[in-house]
Amino acid sequence: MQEGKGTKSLAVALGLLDYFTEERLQLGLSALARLSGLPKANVFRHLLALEEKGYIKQDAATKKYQLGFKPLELAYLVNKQFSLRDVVLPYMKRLKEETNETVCLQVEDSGRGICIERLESNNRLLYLPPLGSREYLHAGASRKVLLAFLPEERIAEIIDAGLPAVTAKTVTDPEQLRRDLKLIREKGYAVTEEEHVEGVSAISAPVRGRDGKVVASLSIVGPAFRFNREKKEKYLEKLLQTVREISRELGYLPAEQRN
Amino acid sequence: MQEGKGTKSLAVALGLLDYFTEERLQLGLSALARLSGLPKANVFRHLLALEEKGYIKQDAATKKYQLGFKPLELAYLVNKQFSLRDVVLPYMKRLKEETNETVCLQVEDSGRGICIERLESNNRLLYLPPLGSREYLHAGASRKVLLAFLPEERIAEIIDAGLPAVTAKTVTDPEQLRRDLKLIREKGYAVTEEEHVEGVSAISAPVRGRDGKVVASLSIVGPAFRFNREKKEKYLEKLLQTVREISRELGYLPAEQRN
DNA sequence: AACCAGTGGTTCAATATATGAACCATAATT
DNA sequence: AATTATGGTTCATATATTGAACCACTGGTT
Repeated sequence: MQEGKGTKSLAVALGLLDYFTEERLQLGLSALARLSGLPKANVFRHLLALEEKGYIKQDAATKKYQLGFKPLELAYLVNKQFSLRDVVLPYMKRLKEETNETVCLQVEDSGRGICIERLESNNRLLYLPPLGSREYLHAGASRKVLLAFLPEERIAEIIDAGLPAVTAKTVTDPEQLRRDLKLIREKGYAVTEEEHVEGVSAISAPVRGRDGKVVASLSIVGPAFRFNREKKEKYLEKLLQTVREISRELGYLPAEQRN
Repeated sequence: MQEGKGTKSLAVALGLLDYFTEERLQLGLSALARLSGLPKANVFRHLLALEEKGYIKQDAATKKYQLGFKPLELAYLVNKQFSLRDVVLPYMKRLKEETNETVCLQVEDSGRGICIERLESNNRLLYLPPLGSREYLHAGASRKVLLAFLPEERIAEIIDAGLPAVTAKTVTDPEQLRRDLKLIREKGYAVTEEEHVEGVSAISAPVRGRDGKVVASLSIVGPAFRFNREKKEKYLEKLLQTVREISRELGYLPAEQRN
């Protein structure tokens, strides 16, 4: 038993699940063995166990494997853990109705931003972030807000890990990013353009929990051309009002409201 | 290596995840060891690996473990696999607006019914099925529809496995159930009252794929007292119309519509 | 303040267990 | 008919999992 703490075979087997992606929803035994570099027999036994537990499923027709329903079951519980989500949802609905742009709730997890809830714009052209995908914290308003309020040492870690350009406008310079984060902390919100997805603008603000710690970011996101100055100002006002209300409901009393 | 095909330690470790339930969202190391009957050291190593892979997460404050975000990520892909879901969603929306009751899409998987999509009623009092949970096929309209169109040998299997009473009104008599299923096949829909949840009525009909095989059930579900005769008839008509349209979009041509 | 019972976490020798090369049987391709 | 895929199987080997026992720590009881 070496590096990579914990049961090795377990890590290896779970690693197999990671080869299933949006582009490769189905994978054959041989393909998985090739991708993972593991012997077929080994992969096969892992697949058997994974199948028995409902994590994957063999397509009876093609004999190929695909993800099973178990993750759905677990994901349901994961959502339950976030009472946060329940509190926030009605506010998100209102915000979406007021702006008719996609509204998105993100949390930080192990140095990445994860969208745990989103309400899609009714516009024909809209931004729609995948639920659950893990995105870099240095690109895009929703995640920069999360990053800005992390403890300094974690910020340093993340910056040191490198700042890959996600789009042409992603901030890749550590100094620039640090300035951005400082500004976000001072102003209490982030506005970005095309840092994370080309043609997409976003406005984001932090949601604070009882102890004042930032527990999530709430964002209004949409096609850049719809975010003109006037709208940005309007949206920003509504967003800030909303996160204030949410934070209050979560038990956070901002300084200026304390007696 | 004995019964329970596949990598044993993997099955064991994944089994640990099953101890997390709606009531027990957080579990400590000792608790998990106790519940599973495994030695702590063993559980601990599994937890380490699961944590590394994002399936669980240790709450820094309580030191207890809870589910991580990985399942969310996988669940997203699972949903992708169901282009079904995308096709059906707009129809579900319409149905929900027309009825203002919860509308729910279920599929069969390994002898259980799984809700893969639902739109909640706007009513203050509403039925809300958990996404992803695995329910008996013999109780409730949504699942009886799925059961009714399974191959005979699978129906036999499921009946032989036993028909536990989920509520006082669950059909537990094999003969009665077989009659019910026959009726569902003949009429093309199921109407049930309090078979699955006390005080809840449901109307359900099968969605058919290109080859005519039933791929899902679509249901209107809500408090029994709101489902009077008049409404049932109205809902049923709308539901049948909807599943016809969906099945058509999925490429299914009913006999009477073929040239 | 000493105790106890609980917790999360660690150690290490024994052996049960996962491993992987080589092997089928079958189905497409060539 | 030969070739090269595929999913699946076998079996000896030794590695990686196992579990009893042990820490260090915390919070509650007496």
